[in-house]
Amino acid sequence: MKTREIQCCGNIHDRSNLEKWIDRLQSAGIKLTKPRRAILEYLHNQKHPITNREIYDGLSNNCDLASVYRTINLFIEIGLVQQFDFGDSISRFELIEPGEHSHHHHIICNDCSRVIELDHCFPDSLSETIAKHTGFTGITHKLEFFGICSNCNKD
Amino acid sequence: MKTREIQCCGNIHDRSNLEKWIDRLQSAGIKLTKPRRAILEYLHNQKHPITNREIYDGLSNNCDLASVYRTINLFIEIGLVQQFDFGDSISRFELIEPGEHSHHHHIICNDCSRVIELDHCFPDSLSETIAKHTGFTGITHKLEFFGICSNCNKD
DNA sequence: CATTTATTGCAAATGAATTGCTAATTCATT
DNA sequence: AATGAATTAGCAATTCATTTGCAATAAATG
Repeated sequence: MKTREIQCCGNIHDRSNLEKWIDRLQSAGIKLTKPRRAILEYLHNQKHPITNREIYDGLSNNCDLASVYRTINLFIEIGLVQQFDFGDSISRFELIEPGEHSHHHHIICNDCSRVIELDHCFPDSLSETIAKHTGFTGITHKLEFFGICSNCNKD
Repeated sequence: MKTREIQCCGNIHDRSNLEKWIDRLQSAGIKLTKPRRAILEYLHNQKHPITNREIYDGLSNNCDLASVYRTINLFIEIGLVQQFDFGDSISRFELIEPGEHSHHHHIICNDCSRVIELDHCFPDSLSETIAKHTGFTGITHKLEFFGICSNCNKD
């Protein structure tokens, strides 16, 4: 399984006011420590999901790798961060707005690992159909697309 | 991240003629060794994606764990097996028929890890739309659903 | 049945993620 | 601002899925 080096491209994120996320963190009753603030800020500057190691490297010396892992897990627990899986067995993370409207997926180039954020999703009716068929409730989904990007298609 | 113990339920697979898969394996120019045959047969008996360790345990003593991993990777390369990710960072595998009609997804209970095979998928037009928007070609996708199954909802 | 070539089993290595423990830090309260 | 209780960070060691090196073994071919 090859490791992806995720590259640039595409952006549907709201990069405004970091304070909003700090508020969310504190209103969850979480202490705002220096490492947590640094990680939150670093996440806030990203356009794509990033790995724990990328955060660690990006914050060189500001925070231990284990603390990055712990902090990200904490952020996930309180719903601040969402985890994505791009198929290379390394988890990637992204700040996530509360509510439905921030729900999105990605398409990843199988060749160069370029990532583009997508604003498409399939109709809710499908989840409802599945709910009826299976008796499951509270249905969520994980969906990512893969293919060859226009740049790699030139070769 | 908790480990899922996958349980029973649901089946959209064609369990007929193991020979067909042996033919596919051999026509790919692959030697039919004893471990490979055992793994193929074991996969053939499954109703759901299973882990390498489950294969290893299921074949107690017939095959080394490393050989299971190598064999599964080989089967994936020649398109005999498909890999699924149920969100617990352990890969699961399933024999996959050639062509489009075997394409399917799963819904996994967040509580008891019960798995149900789904025959629903979103319309192809969505992939086409994404292709137009992004310039990507050869688009595939990974999609799994999660929720609480009817049994766990009783509690 | 021997020879060549690929494959297995075993042990060790890898790499992402987690954890135990002590020192350091945060935050509320003087 | 200083104190103190409770939480958190850093470091090292561990876990667990997966991969790999290598010597021994098994498969296919003439």
